[in-house]
Amino acid sequence: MAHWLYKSEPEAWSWEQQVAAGEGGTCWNGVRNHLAKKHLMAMQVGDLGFFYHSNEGKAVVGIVEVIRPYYPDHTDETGRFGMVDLRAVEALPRPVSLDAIKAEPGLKDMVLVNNSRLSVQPVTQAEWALVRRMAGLT
DNA sequence: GCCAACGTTGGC
DNA sequence: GCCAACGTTGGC
Repeated sequence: MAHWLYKSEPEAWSWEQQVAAGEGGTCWNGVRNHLAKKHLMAMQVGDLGFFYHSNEGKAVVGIVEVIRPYYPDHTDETGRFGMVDLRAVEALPRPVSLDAIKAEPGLKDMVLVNNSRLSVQPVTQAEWALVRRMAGLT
C-alpha cells in the first residue's frame, strides 16, 4: 500500500472539517499541479495518508484514507485536473510539527522538507512508520 | 508582511 | 521551444 501526505491550509480546509465530513468523506479538489496530479492518479482505494496543516499549525494532525480513486475535478475549467475522495481515519494523539520533522534525521529526505510547496506528496514506508511513532501511534 | 522557490504564461 | 515576467505558495 502506498502512503501520502496532503497539505491544506486550515483556513481553507481543516482537519476538523475533514472529521466533520464523516465516513462519506469529501473530495480533495483544487489540485492544479501536474506532479500532484500524478500522485493523485497513482492512489488506490485504501491508501492511507497524513493530513498536514500548512501555514497555521504547520503539523501533521491526522490520518486519512482514499475512498474513491481519481476522477475529474469539475471545478477545474480546463478539464485537465482531477481529484480523489478522502475520509478521516483518526487524529494523531500528538501532532507532529514541521520543526520536529526537520529535527529528525530519519526524515531529512521527506518531500515536505525538500519541496514544501508540493500539495500532494508521496511518503515512504519508513517515513510513514517513523512519523506515526513520533505521533504516539504504534 | 517578506521573500525564496517554483510553476505557468505568453511573446518572440 | 526558449525564457523572462508574473503569480502563488508557504516558511520565516
